Order: sequence, then structure tokens, then C-alpha cells
Amino acid sequence: MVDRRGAGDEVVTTAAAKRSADAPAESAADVRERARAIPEAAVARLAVYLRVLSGMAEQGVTTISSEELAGAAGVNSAKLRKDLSYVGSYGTRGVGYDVEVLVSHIERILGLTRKHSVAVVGIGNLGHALANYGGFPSRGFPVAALFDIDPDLTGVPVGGIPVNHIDDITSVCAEREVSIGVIATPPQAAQAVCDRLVSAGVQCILNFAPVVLQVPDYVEVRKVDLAVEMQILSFHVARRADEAAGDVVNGVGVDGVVIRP
Amino acid sequence: MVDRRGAGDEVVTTAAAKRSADAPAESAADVRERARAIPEAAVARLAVYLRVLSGMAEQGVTTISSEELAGAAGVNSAKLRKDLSYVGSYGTRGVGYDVEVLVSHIERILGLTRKHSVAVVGIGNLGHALANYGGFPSRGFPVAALFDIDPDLTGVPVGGIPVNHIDDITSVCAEREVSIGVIATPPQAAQAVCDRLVSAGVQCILNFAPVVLQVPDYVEVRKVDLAVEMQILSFHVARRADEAAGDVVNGVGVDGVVIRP
DNA sequence: TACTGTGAAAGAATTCACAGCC
DNA sequence: GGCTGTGAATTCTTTCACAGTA
Repeated sequence: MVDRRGAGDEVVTTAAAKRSADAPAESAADVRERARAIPEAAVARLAVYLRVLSGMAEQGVTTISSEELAGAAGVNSAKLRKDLSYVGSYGTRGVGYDVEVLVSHIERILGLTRKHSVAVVGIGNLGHALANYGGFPSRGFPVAALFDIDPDLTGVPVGGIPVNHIDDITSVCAEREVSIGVIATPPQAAQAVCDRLVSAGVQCILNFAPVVLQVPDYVEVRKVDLAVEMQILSFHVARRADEAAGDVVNGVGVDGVVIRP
Repeated sequence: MVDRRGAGDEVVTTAAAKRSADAPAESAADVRERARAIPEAAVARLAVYLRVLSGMAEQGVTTISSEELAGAAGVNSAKLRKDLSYVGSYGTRGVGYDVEVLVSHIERILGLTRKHSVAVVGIGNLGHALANYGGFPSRGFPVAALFDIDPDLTGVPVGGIPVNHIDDITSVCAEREVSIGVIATPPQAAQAVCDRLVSAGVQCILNFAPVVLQVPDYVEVRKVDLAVEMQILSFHVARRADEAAGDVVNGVGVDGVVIRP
């Protein structure tokens, strides 16, 4: 019912493989076809590789092997190479990858060649933190608008940007070409805010409210749910405790890992 | 290399199936075995179901079908039933699930029957927001300690809890039985903070710093990387734009979805 | 009748392992 | 010799579809 992958959207796993390796300057159609074939899970990791590579570049590193990059990104090298193969074949056998080349190709695939303006809705504790978060603008996501329902906040600058009233969301988003909406409101308000963002034309939403948002198919939602993260950690604590109670013999658990007292 | 699943830790997919359905009051060993067999992906969803169910219970709902619960949680009903089957068979055919029963069983599986004290390290914008975030304590994760490296902050109460200096992390974490550490520091400090948390005995870490943390195998790390979330959204914006350029005929894209102008 | 619980099938993601190239 | 790129194998996850039951 909420399946986002359409019927005509077949996954072409071998699309990249079919292309000859020596293709000159890819066409827009090639990029398009390749981008569509990249698995979701790989996209998330590409963003991590990009960050690591940017750091490397700043330190003057020009070349890196899959093994090194994988280590720095916390994945194994086979997965890394597979992920990079979705982007294209930009490594040199026996040598490794050119850091700058890889950075620019990943940026292209992730669509970072254009700026994506962000609107934050809900200027409470979290909204404040997000408005002031330096990681957004520095990575090509300028915070272009802030909204809150409290009229007392309207006009008050937060992180250098004056807060708008939420009733102005449509006009302000259009004017400032907002492409990503961030919901940092209390849970009760989240769905209504989401609806307004969508009718304002925003097609990508990052949701911090602990609510499952209902949106049309063409809108992409990602959620960050702190309580859920905590509960996943809790599950692992519990599992570990269970293992300790069940499998531990002489203080040594599975794998010979010593269980801490 | 960073594989967290040990050699002796075989996944027993059919463990639950082998158990007879009429087993009386599960033993601790049963819970343990079942918990180990739950797929990661299902654990995250169980936390979402739990939240939805809690909301239902508050509204006085006592019974719910898989279809209804799935709709509210944003998944399809087959997946929901499969997920719940990992927890056990607590539904009634032809009727549905008793909300309270399900809540208590999910809580048990997620290890929420005990409290998990949380320490937040790095009391900047985000740290402030986290210290004040009501969603933690209300879900069984009391914030028990705050740490920062700035001596001027030491003793200042944030969200009702005085900030400690980071040098006291070991003693304070031990004393207050912290089981989850939250890293909200600048990226440069994150690995050092992580190391200190680990040597203080904290085995679960939620990391907001855009850094890949290196930890021993027995430590569980989850990360929330806002820039990565943004970049995933960016990828989808780009893909959509590509589709619009390539596949759209007469303003209608794949699946007959109208691409917005 | 209406809904759960679950084997079996299908589909994704990960890992292996090695051919191919520098 | 060293390292990439990738088919094939494996493992994990999702979905199907229906037997079973209140």
C-alpha cells in the first residue's frame, strides 16, 4: 500500500556492467540510468564515503585503496568496491582511487552539484539546534527558512535567519526555492505541518517527530526517531545480557570474547 | 573485519517454529533464543509498532487487526505479522491482537522492562536539545548525566541536571549506572569521547557526530548523521529530476504519477 | 467469516573469490 | 605483486498465499 517502488521501475542491476569501460564523458541518460540502479543501502554509504574522502582530500591525500577507504568508513572492502562500482569504474587496478575524482563522481551521483535549500519547521530546542547546525550549509544544504506557529517568535532571528509564521509556508518556500523540509515540531503537529509542506511543493522531508507521516507517493520521507534508536540499543543490551546468562562459560562468551563483569 | 556476528552465533531462523504452540509461560532461555533470532530490520520496526500501540492504548483501543496496525505504522500487513511472529503468537485468529498484551510482549523483547540510564556528552546546541527532549525519559530512558569539556559549564544545570566535566566520566557513569552514551560533540572530539565512554564501561552508543567511530566488537554503535540523511534526500531529488527529464511523456511519469511542474 | 501465523518463493543486499589490468 | 571490478554464491529480508483457528 505504501510501496514506493512503482511497477515500471524495474531494478536494472547489471545496467552499469553492460556499459563499456572506456566510455567517454557520460551522457545525461547514462547518469540517469545508473542512478536508478543504485540500491538504497548503497546510497547511504556513498554519503559516508564522500565525507571520509573529503576529509582525506583536506589532509592532502591524493590516492586511496579500497582497503584503506573501507577501514575509514567502517565497512569491508568488498562492499566498498561494489558500492563504488554503482557509481562507475574510476579506480586504477594495482593502485587505488584518485580521491578528487571519486569525490566529484559521488557528488554528481548524489545530486550535490546543485544546492538544496532547507526549511526547518518548529523552532523549539531541536529546531534551534538544527538552525545553528554548521553541518548543513557546509555540505550544500543552506537553511533558507524557519517556521513556527508561535507568533511571538515571528521575526526573531535564529542562527541568522528570522523565523516566519507557519501560515506563510507556501509563499516563503516558493520564493526561497526550498527543496527539503525538516519537521522538528511536537508529534501532534507533525502531520499537519507535513501536509502544508507538501502542498507548498516540498517533495523531500526529514522528520524528527515520533510519528509515521502519511504522504503521497511522490514525496520522499526520511525519519530520525531518537526513541526508536534508543530502543534498538536497548534490545542489544538485553540480548547481550541474555547471552551472558545463557552461553557464558567461565566468563568467556561466544567468539571467546570476554564478557565484562 | 568489523563483522559483529561471531562464528558461534548462528542464526536460527526456525527456532520459534520448532517450539510447540501451546508452550506454557516461556522460560528465560526461550526468550533468549527468540531474541537472538529476530532480524535487525524487524527490531527497528517493533519499536515503531510499540509507539503506535501505546498511542492506541491511550485512546482506549483494546484490540487491533494486523491491517489496522500496519496502516498506522506505515508497513504492509504481511510484514507486520511476520515481525510480530518473531515476538511470539499473541494474536487471536479472526479477531486481531490485544493491544496491552502486544505492548507488554514487545517491551519485553526490546528489553524495556529495565531502565536504561543515558549520558549525553557535549552540551552544545544539540546536547541542550537532547537534555531537554521529553521523549527519552517518558520512554524509559532517563537522562542521568551530562558531560562537557568546558569547565565553565560544570555545575550549570541543563534540563534539571547539572553538567559534569568530562574528566569525571568514569566515576559518574559507574555511580549512575549509565548504560547508553550519546555523543553530541564536534566531530574532532567524538572518537576520544567514545573511547572514554567505552573505558567507563558503556556498551551502547548513539553517535550524532559525523564520524565513523572505531570501537571494540562488544560495543554497539548507532549513528544519526544529519548530513547523510540530507544527501540521501538529495539523491532522490536528483533521481526524480532525471526521471522527469528522461521518462516523462506528456507530463506523466512512471506509474502514471503526474510529475509536478 | 475474518483474521492470524507461517512455510515457501521472490527479491535485495552482502560477501566471496578470482579474472583482468597496471 | 597489488589492487580493482564483478559474476556467482550466499545470506538476509520481504512478500505471497493459504492452512488453520477462534
